[in-house]
Amino acid sequence: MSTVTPEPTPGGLRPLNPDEEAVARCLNRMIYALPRAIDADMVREQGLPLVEYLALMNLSEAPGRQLRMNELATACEMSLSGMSRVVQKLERQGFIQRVRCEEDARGWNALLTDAGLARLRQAWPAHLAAVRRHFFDHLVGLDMKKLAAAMQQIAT
Amino acid sequence: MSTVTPEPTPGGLRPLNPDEEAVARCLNRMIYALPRAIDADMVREQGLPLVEYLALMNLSEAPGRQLRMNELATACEMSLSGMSRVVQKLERQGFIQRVRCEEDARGWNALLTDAGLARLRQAWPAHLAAVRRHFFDHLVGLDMKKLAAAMQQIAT
DNA sequence: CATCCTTGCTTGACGAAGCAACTATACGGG
DNA sequence: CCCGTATAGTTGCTTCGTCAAGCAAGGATG
Repeated sequence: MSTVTPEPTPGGLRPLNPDEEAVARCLNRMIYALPRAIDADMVREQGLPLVEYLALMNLSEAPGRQLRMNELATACEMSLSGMSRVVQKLERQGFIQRVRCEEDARGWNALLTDAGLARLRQAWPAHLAAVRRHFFDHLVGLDMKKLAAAMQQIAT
Repeated sequence: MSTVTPEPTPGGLRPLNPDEEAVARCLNRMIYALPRAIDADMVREQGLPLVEYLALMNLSEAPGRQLRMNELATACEMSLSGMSRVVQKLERQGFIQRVRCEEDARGWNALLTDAGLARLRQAWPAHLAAVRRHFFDHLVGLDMKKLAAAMQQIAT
């Protein structure tokens, strides 16, 4: 942006200071590189894409091991239609079962099967390793408490 | 992951401590939400997808405002084929011109046109605002220098 | 209880991005 | 100088994810 920065800042937008600037540059790269790297590791080592892993994970933590499609989609940061397709795929593999929602017959619950839980347990170390390798291992010297607070905000 | 964590940790993999755990949870969400949010803002406010913005930005910083396809793809964290199509699109809009590489006739340089530079200048406040809104505004209390160092590592 | 609107989810169509196959050029060894 | 191999980029095909339309069920209003 150096060829652009000299422009007068429009709209009263405070420009980034040098440190923020450096962070922003990395952010641009990280935004694309990180999800791909973690997903690629999961696929290579476990044949389980990251979205599918996250779906299983979220279900495993839900009461009764089940969630409405809606909630699952939100938890996985996905559109409802996208999640619908992911669940179809996981159902075909036997990791999820779809059951009608009792309180509202329009709704469906995605229910984690025993096979799905087993799959999650099998895949979990690979995910942990990938997240360590691509993320935590580089965070030396950072205050984890503050970082956790900041990231909680970002993810909202 | 609470239903899974009690499992014995395989492969001598150190589990995450509670703070790391919290960070990891947010990371999972952030990985998907952040790029989509920033891209959506750019498209809404400027009609310019984030990848295209980054392509223009990287070119603007390159010597002679040009880069080999290869280098541009790497800079944007994209595959060569993907970048090929992005450049085609930007060329059709007149923001980029493709010129044969002088040292190597197999190669092509993507050259940022004056129109492209103008487009970049027009779009960058939106990008800055989006990055602020979705990222920096939540980073209160974090050491930017340390964060920059950490993120530089991650992006490698 | 008939009608109308809303809501939850699925499906069709489409765009974006990757891989693999292809084309064109470069370069090294006979 | 010619051939085989390596490299730069593009294109065909597939996959994935979104939006918009459709369908089925709930809920309100007369």
